[in-house]
Amino acid sequence: MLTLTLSTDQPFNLDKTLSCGQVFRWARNDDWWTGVVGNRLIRIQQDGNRLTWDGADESFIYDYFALDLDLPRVLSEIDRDPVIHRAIEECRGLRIIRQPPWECLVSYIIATFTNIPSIKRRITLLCREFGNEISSDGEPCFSFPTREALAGAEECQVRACSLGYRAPFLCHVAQAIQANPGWEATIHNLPYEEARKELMHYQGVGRKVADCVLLFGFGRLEAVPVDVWIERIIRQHYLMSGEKANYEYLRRYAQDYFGPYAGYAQEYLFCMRNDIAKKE
DNA sequence: TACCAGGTAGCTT
DNA sequence: AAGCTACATGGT
Repeated sequence: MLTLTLSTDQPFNLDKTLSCGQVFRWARNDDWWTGVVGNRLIRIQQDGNRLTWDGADESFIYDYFALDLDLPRVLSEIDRDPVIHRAIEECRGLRIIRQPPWECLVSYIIATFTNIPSIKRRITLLCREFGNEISSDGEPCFSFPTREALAGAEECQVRACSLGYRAPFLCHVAQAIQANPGWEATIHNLPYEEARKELMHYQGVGRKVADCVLLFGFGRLEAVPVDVWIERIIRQHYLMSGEKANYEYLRRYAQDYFGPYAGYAQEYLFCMRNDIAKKE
């Protein structure tokens, strides 16, 4: 068991960070969160400013949860109106996790046109089918499928993980990535707009998934994924009623309005969606 | 039963 | 370029 004492001027809220919907492989039992990242099975708990965990070394935890990021500065940058201000007050300490790009890409392709409980269920099925077992005590746990495992999978077997029409997309993406091992470096080295276009060449990756992968997998904190909730929030709280706005308009609006850390504003607003977005 | 969910691909205008 | 629509599945 390892521990880490968080500095008091760098807020971190483990519960908000793991429950806000950015990651899909963590579950909470009592005070402990259990999750799988890469080949690591991690158990972690927060008690005030003390973090206790096992399954990973300190440098991994520090980087995964972006504890090196100056969060107060980020939050003061995006704190531009009462709506986002309330989200900041409510969710302070939520940090955008640095997800492994491959896992992030596959996860957010699976996350299209569905709901969060279904996403979690489907990813669990996919890992059980194509991942490696990494623990036998208690209930079995499986690592995320590698590119090779998924590239070699039969489409019907992928489809059997309740993935529906997404199955061929996943097979296609796995094969394309396997054939292009340098994809991560390519994306890393491209400016935002071009990186986005590059990602959108993959089947199943449109504007929204590309923005999710850039934000959650490549640390592009200016990326603003616009899902149905963020669209409602922007329309209801930031635009004139009836103002014409497609995806690109909404995304650019948020980026211009919130600035270089607009992705953080997006995630704080998403976390508050049930309180500030009225359906209809 | 009908509607909705962290949208995308492919087609039409 | 911008606007439609089918799409698999499960939850409410």
